Amino acid sequence: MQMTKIDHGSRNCMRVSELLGRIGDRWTLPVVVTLNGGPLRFNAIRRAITGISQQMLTRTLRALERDGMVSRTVHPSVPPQVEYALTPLGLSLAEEAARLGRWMQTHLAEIDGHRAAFDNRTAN
Amino acid sequence: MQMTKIDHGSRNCMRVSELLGRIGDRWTLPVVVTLNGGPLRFNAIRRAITGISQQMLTRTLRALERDGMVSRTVHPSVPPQVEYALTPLGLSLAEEAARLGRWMQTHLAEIDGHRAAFDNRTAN
DNA sequence: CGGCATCCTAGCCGATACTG
DNA sequence: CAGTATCGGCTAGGATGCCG
Repeated sequence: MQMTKIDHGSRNCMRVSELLGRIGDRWTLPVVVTLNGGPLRFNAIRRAITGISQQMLTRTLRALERDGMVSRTVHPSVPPQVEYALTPLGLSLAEEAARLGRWMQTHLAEIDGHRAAFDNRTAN
Repeated sequence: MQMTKIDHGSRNCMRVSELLGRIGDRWTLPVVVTLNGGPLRFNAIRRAITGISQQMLTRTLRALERDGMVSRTVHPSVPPQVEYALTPLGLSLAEEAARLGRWMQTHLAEIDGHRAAFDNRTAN
C-alpha cells in the first residue's frame, strides 16, 4: 500500500493546507495563544489582543468553537458573562503553534536575509 | 525579564502569524511537499499538483525563492529548462509541515465531528 | 518551456451602527 | 457585556493572452 505519487487532490493534504490557512489567518493564533494562559471573558480577550475588532473576535471565536478548539460557557447573570477556554484539542493545537513559533524564531533572521538579498537582486 | 503580558503588537508573534499565513496559502505547502521528493522542472511541478494555475505556481515559487526556501537553476538550453529544488531551509520547513500533517491526520476526524455537531446545533 | 501582464471575482477583514 | 447586521476596501487567486 505504498504511495509513489503524492495525492494533493482527494486526500488529506488539502485538509492540512486548509487548516493551516485557518490558523494562519490574522487572529486565530493570537486568540489561541491568549487563551493558553487560561479561560477569559469576551472583552478580556479583546483587551489582551491589540487591534482586534469586536466582529473579528466574534468570528474567530465562533470558528474555533466550531472546530472544537475552544469551549463557550454562558453564565446567566446580569449583565451576561461568557467565558471562553481552550479545549484539550485547542491546547494540543497551541502546542503545535508554539513549536511553529520556535521554528520561526530560529529562522526569522535567515529568511529576512534572503528576502533582502532577493529584493536587492531583482530591484535593479 | 519576564513577560506577564503577551505582546502581539510589536514583536515576532506577528511575524509568526504572517509566515503561517504565507505557508497556509493555497499552494505553498503542496509545492514544498512536491519538491521534497527531489528537484523538479516547472511543468513537472505543475503536472504533479492538480489544479494549480501557471501563474499561481510562478507566484508561489517566486515567494519561496524570495524566502530562501527553494533554489532556481536555469539550464541555458533550447528550449530553456528551469529546475527548482528545496534549500536546507526549505527542507527544514518541509519537516515542520510534515509534523503538522501528522497532527492533522490524528485530529481530523475529531475536528470534523465537532464541525458537524456545531453545524447541526446552529442550523436549527 | 517558462513566465509576465491584465482583467475579474470571491472572500477576508475593518468600521460602524444597532440589539438583548 | 456580548453579540448581530451592513457596507465597503483590499487582495488572493482563476482565466486568458502575449513574449523570449
